Amino acid sequence: MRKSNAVRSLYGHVMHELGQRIVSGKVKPGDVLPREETLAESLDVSRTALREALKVLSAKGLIESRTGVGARVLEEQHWNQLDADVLAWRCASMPTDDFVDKLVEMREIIEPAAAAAAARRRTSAQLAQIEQAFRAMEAAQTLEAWTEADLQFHDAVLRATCNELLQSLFSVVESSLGTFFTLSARNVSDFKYSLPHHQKVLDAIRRKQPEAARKAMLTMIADSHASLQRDRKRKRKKA
Amino acid sequence: MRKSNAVRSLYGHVMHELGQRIVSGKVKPGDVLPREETLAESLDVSRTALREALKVLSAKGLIESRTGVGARVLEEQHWNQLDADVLAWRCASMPTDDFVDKLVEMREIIEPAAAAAAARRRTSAQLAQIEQAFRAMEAAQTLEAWTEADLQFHDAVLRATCNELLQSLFSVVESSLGTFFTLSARNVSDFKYSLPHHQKVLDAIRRKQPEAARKAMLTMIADSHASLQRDRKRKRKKA
DNA sequence: TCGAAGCAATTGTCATACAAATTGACTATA
DNA sequence: TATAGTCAATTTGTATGACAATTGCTTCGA
Repeated sequence: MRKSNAVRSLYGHVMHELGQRIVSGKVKPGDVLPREETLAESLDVSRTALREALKVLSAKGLIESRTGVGARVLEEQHWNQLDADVLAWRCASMPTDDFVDKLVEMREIIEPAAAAAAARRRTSAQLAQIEQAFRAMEAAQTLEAWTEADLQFHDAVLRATCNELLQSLFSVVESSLGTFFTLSARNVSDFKYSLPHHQKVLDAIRRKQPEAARKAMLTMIADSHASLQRDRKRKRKKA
Repeated sequence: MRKSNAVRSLYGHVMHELGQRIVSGKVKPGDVLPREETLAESLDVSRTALREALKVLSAKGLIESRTGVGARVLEEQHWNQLDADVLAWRCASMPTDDFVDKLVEMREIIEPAAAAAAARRRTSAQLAQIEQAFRAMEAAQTLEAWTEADLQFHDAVLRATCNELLQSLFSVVESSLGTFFTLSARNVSDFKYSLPHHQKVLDAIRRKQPEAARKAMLTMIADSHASLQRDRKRKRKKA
């Protein structure tokens, strides 16, 4: 969905590497990173590139650099938890039940309210975008096409709220759905059972019925959460 | 509340300056910034410092640098709207009614849900922190002491949810309350009328009554929103 | 008219040097 | 001995200059 800035640039690779080390817990809050010259050498980049990576990590609240002391890893409470990179790193390294539950809680707070707001304020163009995403979900033949369309559906709903602050929370939905798909490795038909839920949300937004939209969205999320928890029990039985 | 990293460092000043230019609309999405060498000279810093500022702005989604082309200002939809700096810049440059309403909408979504979650899961230590903030509000003699205590109250509630993703939304509350205080220039006693509201939230969380906590928090926010709108009308009459 | 090669402009990366801040040890002094 | 002050070592902060890599435009040729 989004262009990962770590794909191309050198500094991006460094940021990604260090970010993952921190978020995954390889280096813990309170730890001090090696001095820049050493770290740059061990990562095989110049000090310039390393410093740009450190600056961005500092902006994300993961570290704090102080002259004469070094770069210290900050406590988790300072982390920019809603940052798309930080979320992605957490999902990649620790999709524990606990964290997934927190993601779901966020969705249960955000998305029903967003659906209600969308039902109130959506323009016809915004409605069209939601409908387009829905049709793409109907037509999806592969799991990839489905996830893509699913994300577009939820993004379109957030955009239809006409509140860009709400829209910025899309990163949470993205991470949540992403881990959901990886945790429960199934095929397309298994997912299409949620089409009726999406249909209800779409209809309510089309008819401008806020409360119906809120309810439908909440049901959808609760439902997918429940199915995820069933999967957990199944896995535990196996183990 | 938070240490502004722009106070000390040189690169911080540059980031702040450029960030404000973008968010305030001095340079618009689609515009291309002057080349780094020129821009560095006009800001009276080295290219090194400028580049570190640009990297951070890029991480906040405000610009995108491309080799051979330059740094282009991105559309608002790409901005990291929940980033504390971006919020602060928006509040500083355009506390329009429209934007304040969006902030309030966010609070109405986040905080009642957070209060409910806190009522369910708070530890006794977390409850103590909320109580401490409440007592500080009672004892506040100056407007500064009041705002400080008020922020601590809402922060403590978010922390008591035991969901660090929710806690990261504190920047929204901070910005919202901040603009609220600047828009309605009053004295302490004018604010203390909201003490009973806070009391109700505190009591509900203490007694572990989620729905009561949700309701009390929603009432509090709606109430302060209403008083803000009264102020608006008054101002328009004057003008 | 169209395509390819070359050219100019700009960011990306590197290396080096020095300034500024912090820490801790050492020393002088009461 | 205790204490304040000074100094030196360490590390990040900033500046400078150089070159590589990429992009967009121009120009030349078929």
